[in-house]
Amino acid sequence: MSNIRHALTARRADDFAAWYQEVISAADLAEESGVRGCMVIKPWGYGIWERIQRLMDDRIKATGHDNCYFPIFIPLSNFEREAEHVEGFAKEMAVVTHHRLIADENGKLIPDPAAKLEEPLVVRPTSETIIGDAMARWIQSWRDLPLLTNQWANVVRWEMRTRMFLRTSEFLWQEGHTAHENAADAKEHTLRMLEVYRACAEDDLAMPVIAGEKPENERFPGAVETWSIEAMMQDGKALQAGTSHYLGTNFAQASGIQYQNREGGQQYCHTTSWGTSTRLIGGVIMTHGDDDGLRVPPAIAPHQVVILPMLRDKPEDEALLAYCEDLRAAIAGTSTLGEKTRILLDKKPGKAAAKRWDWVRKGAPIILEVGGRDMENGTVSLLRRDRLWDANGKPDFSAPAASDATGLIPGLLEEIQQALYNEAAARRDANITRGITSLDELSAFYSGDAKYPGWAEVQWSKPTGAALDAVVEKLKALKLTVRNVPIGAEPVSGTCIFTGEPAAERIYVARAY
RNA sequence: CGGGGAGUGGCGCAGCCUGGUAGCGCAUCUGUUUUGGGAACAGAGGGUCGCAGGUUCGAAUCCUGUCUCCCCGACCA
Repeated sequence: MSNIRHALTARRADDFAAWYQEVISAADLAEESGVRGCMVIKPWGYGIWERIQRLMDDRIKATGHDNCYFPIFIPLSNFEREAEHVEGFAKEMAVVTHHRLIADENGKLIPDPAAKLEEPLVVRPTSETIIGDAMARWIQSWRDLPLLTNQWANVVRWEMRTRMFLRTSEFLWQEGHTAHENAADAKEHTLRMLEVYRACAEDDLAMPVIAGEKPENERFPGAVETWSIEAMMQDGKALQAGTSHYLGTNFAQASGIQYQNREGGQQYCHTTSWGTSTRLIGGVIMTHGDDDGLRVPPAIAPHQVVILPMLRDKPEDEALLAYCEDLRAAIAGTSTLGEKTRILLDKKPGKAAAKRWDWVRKGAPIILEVGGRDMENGTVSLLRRDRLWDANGKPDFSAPAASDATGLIPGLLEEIQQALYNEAAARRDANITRGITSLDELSAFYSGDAKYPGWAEVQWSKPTGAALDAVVEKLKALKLTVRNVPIGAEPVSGTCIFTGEPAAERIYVARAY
């Protein structure tokens, strides 16, 4: 057990933050860019993002949305229209003020004072206001509703503290924006998209989540309701992995999104917005990574199977490569999880045993090593990334017949997908504590030595305003936040652990990213 | 943005206190021997020490400023 020679030097149990950093560099996901809070996403990391994009986009289209693209620059006055929205984002805006550079007396380039913009442009932190403008133009009648749009874009939020994938100044995301006739339709849609996120997280990323409503203090600036999916990371912290907002008529009023109803009257639309981002990759790392690097769920793995021929720089390599190419073609013809199986024959020179560890760190779900003896025996040496080690601390190879590989691989990949989900779900369930009935108990629970205290499910009276602020302060002292009010929880009885009043609902509290 | 730490070949680090123009391990390249499991030996290449000023005959080393990263806080997807 302890004599396993792991592929990483950092250990999750010793230093989770250092481990997270090491996975990102060792798995070749991304690197620093030299620009504060911005990262270079490398091919393997971007390939994972493209997989997530594809699967999420399919789900968004399947629920009736069309993709659009809106400008990255938003006129300041346009952005200003919704008061709460401005207040929420003003502190983290990048602003464009000039459109030309000029050399100063020292030859240094500076913004040309003569080229100052009449009105500054803000770099979008989110696009409610500019899309609201378009909606106001596009919508005339109740027959135009619902209007269901989505865009894939980059956004910028000038964060004080950044972390690769989890919180970067620039990040990639999709933001859906919809307009509806009334509150009921819009609220229903808000929940429909939350369910899309739940399904994508659990079925595609193999990342179990809890879907629920955010408390008042955690709402998106300008929203009436904010819902989220929350995932538990291996250090017990919560990660908000997607949000869906019912915006009421706040943005409709700010942007003039009105329609003529069936009775001929003018009426404001009820709008929604919802988003998921490259943060999901951070979630995948902290859900599925282990002390040997990343483990990519097959559904989002750019390569699900990697073949490593054991080349020897000798003439017989040619026959081996031909054997591997046949194997590759045969497996490429199969289907996994409803798509063509994605397989790579890695012909890069080098010893297979050394290359193996690169792919282990990257987290390819299945590695097939093929040497001369396999060729003779008609077998392949198969390594599952989700179960790397045998009881003796050696890589746990199996040796199925090559002729069976096409029949075997798709099922194996689907099994790995499920196994990763099951492992994460079991860990989450084991780390949710129920039955805490007082603030003292909660305090004791989170002040103990337990390294991974996980989440607590408690009940509260759903305080608002100043009473909620008081609760938030108490939680803050324990570094805790209310994550959400889970959908479909059992009814409550008894009293609120914060106020002593009759309980109204269950909430999850946790430390969070 | 406050407190702390750090930036030296691709990666991880030493050198800095007590200035004298760089060193180790891994990786890379070449050769030889190996080879069914993260090869060994020999040789070689690669760094104006984050950047900009300053002190000095001389700066990785001392001083000032600045940028970036990490950890803790406040803020947030």
